[in-house]
Amino acid sequence: MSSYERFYEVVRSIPEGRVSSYGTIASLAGLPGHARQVGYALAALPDEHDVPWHRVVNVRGEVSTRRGGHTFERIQRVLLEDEGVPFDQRGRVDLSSVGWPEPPAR
DNA sequence: CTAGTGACTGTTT
DNA sequence: AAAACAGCCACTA
Repeated sequence: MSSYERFYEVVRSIPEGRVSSYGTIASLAGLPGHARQVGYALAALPDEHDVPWHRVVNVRGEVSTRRGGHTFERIQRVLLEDEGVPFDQRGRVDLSSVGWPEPPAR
């Protein structure tokens, strides 16, 4: 089983209406310190999948910026808001209330 | 094999 | 609080 598959498994276990961070995903997958690889894995998602990638944000509660454009960022925000995840005025989610599995200490 | 790259993060300015 | 720095590590050319 590839490390990508392990990341995808963890992301699939994020409940609706909750979000997690890249670093958290890596740790839960048994690969602490591989946060960047989680982002890399999500960027390489195949066309057909059942991975709720939009529930993964960075540790600050922000939607991570892609190099290309802002298209996916807007989509991700809409998907989360549709699930009831609130964004503050700065465009960030409150990990202490919707973070999963636990609010990261910060 | 080396070098460049990136959906990251913790520490230090 | 925000930005710069510095580790991080798999993937690609």
